[in-house]
Amino acid sequence: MSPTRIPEATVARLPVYLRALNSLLDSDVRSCSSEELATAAGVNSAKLRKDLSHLGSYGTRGVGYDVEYLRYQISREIGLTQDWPVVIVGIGNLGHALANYSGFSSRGFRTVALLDADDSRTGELVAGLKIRSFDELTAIVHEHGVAIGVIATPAAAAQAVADQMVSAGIRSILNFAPMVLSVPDGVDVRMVDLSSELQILAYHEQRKSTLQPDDGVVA
Amino acid sequence: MSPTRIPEATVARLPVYLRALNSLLDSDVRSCSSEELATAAGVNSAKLRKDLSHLGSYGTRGVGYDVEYLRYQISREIGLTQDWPVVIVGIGNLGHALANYSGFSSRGFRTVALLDADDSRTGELVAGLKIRSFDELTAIVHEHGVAIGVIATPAAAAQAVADQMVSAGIRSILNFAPMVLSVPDGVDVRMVDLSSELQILAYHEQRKSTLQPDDGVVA
DNA sequence: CTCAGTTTGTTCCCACGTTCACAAACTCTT
DNA sequence: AAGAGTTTGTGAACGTGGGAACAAACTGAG
Ligand SMILES: NC(=O)c1ccc[n+]([C@@H]2O[C@H](COP(=O)([O-])OP(=O)(O)OC[C@H]3O[C@@H](n4cnc5c(N)ncnc54)[C@H](O)[C@@H]3O)[C@@H](O)[C@H]2O)c1
Ligand SMILES: NC(=O)c1ccc[n+]([C@@H]2O[C@H](COP(=O)([O-])OP(=O)(O)OC[C@H]3O[C@@H](n4cnc5c(N)ncnc54)[C@H](O)[C@@H]3O)[C@@H](O)[C@H]2O)c1
Repeated sequence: MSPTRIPEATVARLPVYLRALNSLLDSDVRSCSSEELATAAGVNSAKLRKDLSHLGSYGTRGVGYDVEYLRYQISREIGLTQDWPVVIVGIGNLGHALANYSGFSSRGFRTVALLDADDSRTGELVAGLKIRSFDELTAIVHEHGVAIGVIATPAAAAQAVADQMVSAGIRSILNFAPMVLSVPDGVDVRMVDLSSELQILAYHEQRKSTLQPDDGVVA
Repeated sequence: MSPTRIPEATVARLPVYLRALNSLLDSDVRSCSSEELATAAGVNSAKLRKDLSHLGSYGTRGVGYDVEYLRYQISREIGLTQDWPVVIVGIGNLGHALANYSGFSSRGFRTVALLDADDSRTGELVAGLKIRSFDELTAIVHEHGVAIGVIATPAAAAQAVADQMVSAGIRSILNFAPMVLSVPDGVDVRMVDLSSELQILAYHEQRKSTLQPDDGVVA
C-alpha cells in the first residue's frame, strides 16, 4: 500500500488537494493537469506533483489526473474512507461552534459525544446531541472506539482533560486551549492557537509598516 | 533594533515563548534558564536559544534570562507593544465565539467592529459590540486604522470579503473559511483550517493502527 | 509507424530549519 | 585572584523541503 513514509509537509497539504478536487468535481471537471490542480490548491505545480508522487503513480503522462480516482486515492491515504468518531470536551463558546460545524461531519468525522464538567450544562441539546458529563468519557471512548478527542476547555483544565483522554485510550488530540500539553509517546497533539496566528500577522504587519516594501507571506 | 530578518519558523514560536514567560511570571518566577523555558514551551533548549539569538543577546551566561525583560523584548519584536485594531466579518457560530474570546483582547488586539452581510443580524449585541453592516467596512477600516481582518463567513463568500478587505486597506487576513484566498502581493493571509487538522490526525492515527508501533508527532 | 506535442514522475541542487557540541562569559567559593 | 561550575550564544553537521529542469510515457495526426 504505502511504499514509504510520506513527508509531514506533504501530509499537511493533502487535505487542501482534497478540497480542490471536490471543488473541481462540483464543477463537473472529470480530468485535470497538475497545473490546474495546483492553481486551485494555491501551490506550485512542481510541489504538487512531488507530493502526489509520494502516494504512487496515479496520473497519466501526457494526459493528467482523473479527478474522481485521485480524490479516492488521497482519501484512502489519509484514512477518510473509514469513519472517525470524535469527542468534544468543553462546550462553551467555541465548543458550541465546533459542535455545529458541518465541515467535520462532511468528511469522515462523526461527533459522537459532547462533554462538559459543568453539570448545569448537562442535558442541553446542541446540534442534535445532548451534553453529557465529563465522567462518562471513558465509557464513551470504549463504546464508540473513539480515537480522536477535541479539547475546547479553558487552558487551566486542558492538561487534566488530556490526561483523562489518554488514559481512556485516545491517541490523537486537537487542542484549542492556549496551553502546551504534555502527553506520552505515541499520542499526537495538534494545537490550534488563534492568538498565535494573530501575533504572527502582527509581526509581519509591523515590518511592513517600518521597513521598505517587503514581500509578505502571500497566500 | 532588528539586525537581520527573523526566520519564519522562529516567528511562529515567539508567541509560544511569550505564553510560557507569562505563565512563569504568574508563578512569581523572576529568572529562568533556557532549559526551564524550553520545557515550559515544549521545545528543545538548543532551538530556544537559537531562536532568541535572532532577537539579540538578552540572556546572561552562567545565569539565564530575566523573565520580565525577555518578555518585553519578545513583545516588542512581535509588535505587541502597540495596539492592533481588528475587524471580524461573518458573525455566525464561529464569529460569535471569536467575538467573545478574551484571548484576543488580552494581548494587544482590540476588536473594533463585528460585520455581517445578513441585515437581520445587524444591531444584535455581541460581546459589547453591535453587529454592523458589511457595507461599513471601508469606513471602519479608515476610522480606526484597521490593519488586520478576520474572515468567519462561509467559504463561498470568503474571496469576496477578502477582496473588499484588501481594497479597504487591510493587509493581514486571518481566514477561517476552508477556501484558498487569492490576494495581491504584500497582503498576508493565514489560514486556520480545522478540518485539515483533523485529517492530519486521522492520517497518523491510521498509520498507528496498521503499522508497527511508530512514534507520533508528539507535542 | 513515426513524429510532434503534452504532461507526469523524478533527479539534482539549493535554502531553510534542527540539533550537537563547544568556546565565551558569567557566578561563586576558596 | 584563581579555578570550578553554569549557562548562553554560535559554528558546523545533518536532515527536510522547495523548485527548476528533464527524461519517460502518453496522445493524436499524418
Ligand atoms: N472562543 C473562542 O473563539 C476561542 C478562540 C481561540 C481559543 N479559544 C480557547 O478555547 C477554549 C474554550 O474557549 P471558550 O470561549 O469556549 O471558553 P468557555 O469558557 O466559553 O467554555 C469552556 C467550557 O469548558 C468547560 N470546562 C471547564 N473545565 C472543564 C473540565 N475540566 N472538563 C470539561 N469541561 C470543562 C466549561 O464548563 C465551559 O463550558 C479556551 O481555552 C480558549 O482559550 C477560544
Ligand atoms: N463553526 C465552526 O466551528 C467552524 C470551524 C471551522 C471552520 N469554520 C468555518 O468558518 C466559517 C463560518 O462558520 P460558521 O459556523 O460560523 O458559519 P455560519 O453560517 O454560522 O456563519 C456565517 C456568517 O457569515 C455571514 N455572511 C455570509 N456571507 C457574508 C458576506 N458576504 N459578508 C459578510 N458576512 C457574510 C452570515 O450572515 C453568517 O452570519 C465557515 O467558512 C466555516 O466553514 C467554522
